[in-house]
Amino acid sequence: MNYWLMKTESETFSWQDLVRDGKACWDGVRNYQARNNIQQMKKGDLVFIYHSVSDKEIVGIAKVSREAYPDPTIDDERWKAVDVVPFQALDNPVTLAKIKKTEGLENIYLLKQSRLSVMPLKPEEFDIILALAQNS
DNA sequence: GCCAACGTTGGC
DNA sequence: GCCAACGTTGGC
Repeated sequence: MNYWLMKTESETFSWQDLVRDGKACWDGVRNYQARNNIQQMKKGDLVFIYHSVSDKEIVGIAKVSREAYPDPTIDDERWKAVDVVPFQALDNPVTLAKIKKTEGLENIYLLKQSRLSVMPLKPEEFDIILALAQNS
């Protein structure tokens, strides 16, 4: 089991949209590093969904339901998409400010490489964020 | 192969 | 709205 974090602007596509639709094709990724991460996703992997720019918080957990396949929005084999389904909403969204202040999260890509849109999380990082979502 | 110019992302 | 960081493009 691997853990991931994916970013989206809620004005474009939000966690609420994912819940409403019951499923989403995560397409449109045009960055090689993000693409490489997408290709390593396995069915059943859990993915934090982060709303960038306006909300700046992690709002839910999705689950990979279909592994990488050619991005249907472009006629170019280089780019891949995955399908995800909603898994669990967070009781308390975990804000970027909170993440920055939390011990054990100082090295996550969200802080280190703020423009990467699909990133891996270590299991311990996933656990820390999950605990924040349940306690704070 | 280098690097300047440009476009985009995303935090502030 | 601004701007730093970063990725991509294209001329040389």
